[in-house]
Amino acid sequence: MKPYDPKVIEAKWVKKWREDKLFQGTAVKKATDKLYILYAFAYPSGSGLHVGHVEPTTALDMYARYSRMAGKDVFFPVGWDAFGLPAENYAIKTGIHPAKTTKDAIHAFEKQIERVGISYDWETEIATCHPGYYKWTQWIFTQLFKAGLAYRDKGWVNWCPADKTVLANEQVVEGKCERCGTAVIQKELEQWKFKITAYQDELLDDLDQVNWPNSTKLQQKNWIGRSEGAEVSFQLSVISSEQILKCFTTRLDTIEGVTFVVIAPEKFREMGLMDNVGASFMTPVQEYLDAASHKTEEQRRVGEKEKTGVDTGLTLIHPLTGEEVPLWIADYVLSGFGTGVVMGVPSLDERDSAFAKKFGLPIKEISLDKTVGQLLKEHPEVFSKKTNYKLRDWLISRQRYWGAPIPMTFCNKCGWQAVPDKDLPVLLPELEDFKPTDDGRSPLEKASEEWKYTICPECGGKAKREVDTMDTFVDSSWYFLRYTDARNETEFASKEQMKKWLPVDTYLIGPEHIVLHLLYARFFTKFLRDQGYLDFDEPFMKMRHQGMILGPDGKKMSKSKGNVINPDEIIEKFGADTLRVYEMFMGPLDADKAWDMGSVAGVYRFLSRIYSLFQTNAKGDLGNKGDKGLTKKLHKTIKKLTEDLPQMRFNTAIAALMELVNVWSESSAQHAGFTPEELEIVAKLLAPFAPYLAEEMHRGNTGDEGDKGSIHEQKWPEYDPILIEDEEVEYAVQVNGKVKGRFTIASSAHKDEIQEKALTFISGKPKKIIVVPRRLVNIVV
RNA sequence: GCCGACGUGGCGGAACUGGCAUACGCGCAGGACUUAGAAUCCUGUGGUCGCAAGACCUUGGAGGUUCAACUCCUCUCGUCGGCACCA
Repeated sequence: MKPYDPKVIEAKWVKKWREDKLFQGTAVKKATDKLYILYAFAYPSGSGLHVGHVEPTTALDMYARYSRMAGKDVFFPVGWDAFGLPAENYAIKTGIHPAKTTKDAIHAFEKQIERVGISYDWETEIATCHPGYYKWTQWIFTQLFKAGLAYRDKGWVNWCPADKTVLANEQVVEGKCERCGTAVIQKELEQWKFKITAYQDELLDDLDQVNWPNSTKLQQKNWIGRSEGAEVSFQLSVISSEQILKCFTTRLDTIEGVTFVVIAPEKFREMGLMDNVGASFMTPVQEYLDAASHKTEEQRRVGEKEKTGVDTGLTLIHPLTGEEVPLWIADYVLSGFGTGVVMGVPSLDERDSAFAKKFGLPIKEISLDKTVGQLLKEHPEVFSKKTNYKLRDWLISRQRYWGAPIPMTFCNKCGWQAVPDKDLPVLLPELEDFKPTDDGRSPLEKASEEWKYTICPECGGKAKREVDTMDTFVDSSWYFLRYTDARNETEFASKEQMKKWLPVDTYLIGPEHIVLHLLYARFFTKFLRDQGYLDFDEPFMKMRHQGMILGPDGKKMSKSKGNVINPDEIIEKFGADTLRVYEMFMGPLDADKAWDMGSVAGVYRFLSRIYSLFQTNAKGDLGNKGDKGLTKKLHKTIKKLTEDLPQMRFNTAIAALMELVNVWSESSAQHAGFTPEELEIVAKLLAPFAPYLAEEMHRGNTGDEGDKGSIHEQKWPEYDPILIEDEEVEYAVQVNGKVKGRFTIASSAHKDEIQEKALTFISGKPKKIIVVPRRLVNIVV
């Protein structure tokens, strides 16, 4: 008998599968019963495959392998979100071109993933840094520009002094750069933005169409932040001014209680209200405005404990009562949200109350006797219905090297022009110095004159290229479309190919992508649909999230904590099958789980036992005798796996397999076992989980001649519904809900018989008897 | 502050639609094999009391609904995640 040696077994089959191109070239195949399975676009980091990658990819691989065996046409592609800052930072530090480090990293990942036994279709592999890919990223940009959804906008933007790049508000985490952690400061720049807000209602409403976790939908909803309310017009009481301040409120019914109005510093400046400020207020107001303009969002947040503000000395006319209410400036009001003006109702709002108390503003108690509807109807000249959104347009310009160049040119005569389709892609020029310019402009500013200057497509004159590149979120907002037709040179993907596979049926992404990536990909889908390229509204029909794999200490894995588990080492020691089964056995897919080396060894033991039982059984030492009890367990296991696998409940499926092996082991000790046909079923059941071992069991002993083909191309077994029927059932007998005993009875037994038998456990007369078929009898006395 | 999750043995977890709580694995204890160890196999393993038969308790805590609650309801404590002067 051969010992279980995963190294030998796995090396043999990984080579065979590669030679046979198992599961390759699936995109062009017929898709009669299609299933598009997708794992989140991965960044090819230099540190290689992480156990945290193994979990979700293995989960989808098990699902894919099962689905193929169950007769589905499975499309399971892979690719790389290859542009990005880490490679660029590394290049700045070492001078090694990001294209090289990225390519090396991708090769390393490819090898590791193949070794884990992930059944990706590599023939549609893509990388966003490949010109054949970013040509279409640029093309989509030009389409958005032509549709008026890509536009220039000047304004205050988040500026990371370390990365020398602009960050979207949504990419600033706690006032710090999402990627490097440096405190973000404010800077004014001209940028390209995508008008995602054009789709805000649809992005909200279409969430009803998809099968996503509710908490994910809710987070998308909250991010878009639609709130129905009203706009209130306040007029400056200075006679010489016609200025109207509009403020948004969701509580128009509290209007009577307004005793002051607060305006954002930027808004105050923008409206030129300084001209109306009285002499005695000039100095403090000017000082406050100056201080506010130097504050970053981070500093404004720190000011949370103590609200600041300044009286402008100006008053506004209350639209309902005609009273004069003071206008204050405070930086807790943000100009980017709503109208940048807030009405203060200190009697009802806690924050307003705190502000009023601090600055001695009046507080007016009110009764809410008019509804919003009535107010809107009675005073249409000052109140109007308004819907406000939290969502802002998507700022995509980046002052970076390692990204797709924005395909735009600027001509003094014709302004901004999109690069014509025939001139795409605008190739990213080779540079030796990847740093931004000293004054913070894009690295591409340092490209050759030939690259930087071109001909204006409109007038034929001299035009300068845009030197900014695109946010990498742009690259990853359409990659799932490209997979269907990854080598197409004339379209981003043909309509036939997209119709065949899209939308994505099952998408697995980490919880970190719940808001931004999903929102952007959904926006692109809706835009391309409106341009006539797609015929569906939502890109990802069903979605699940994987949990985090924590270190053995229960904490997030990190180099500094020294709790990082390297998948290569696990494979070296126990094999890929053990790694796969262990990671799926740890717990439910969406939960965070801590690594446990002891349990890894337990899984290895489990697979070893299978291999040794298999060999004993296959040799015929058990006389190829069937075992009725074992057959029953086998069919029950088929049923359990057939239910668990489509739901991606791998931990309970593996537990069921372990139970089967325990029964098999007992049977083997009695010199009984599976018939050859049943043995083949066991290999099939094992195939999605431990693909190498299953293949070895299926065709390990056959030479090239008479090869039965791969286990992974076999049909998933069906259970016999009659075989799984038990002839006898055990009932628990409860008295007043507490278990007092149990009995066994024929499963065909009548209710009366069951009751009668249960009653022997008590003396006296019961008040009530409840019989739960096949489970228990509860006697109430 | 707001929103969303989640609390089950020593540990990871199971329990489907309200129906025997603790499946499966780890760990631990004892045993077999062995010169010894490793490996493997077998047995036991929620807690308390008890020689035992058994009794009582147990899903963060307190109540409630129900013949029956890990599951539903109310309150409460704790942990994690997301968002935030969002009007």
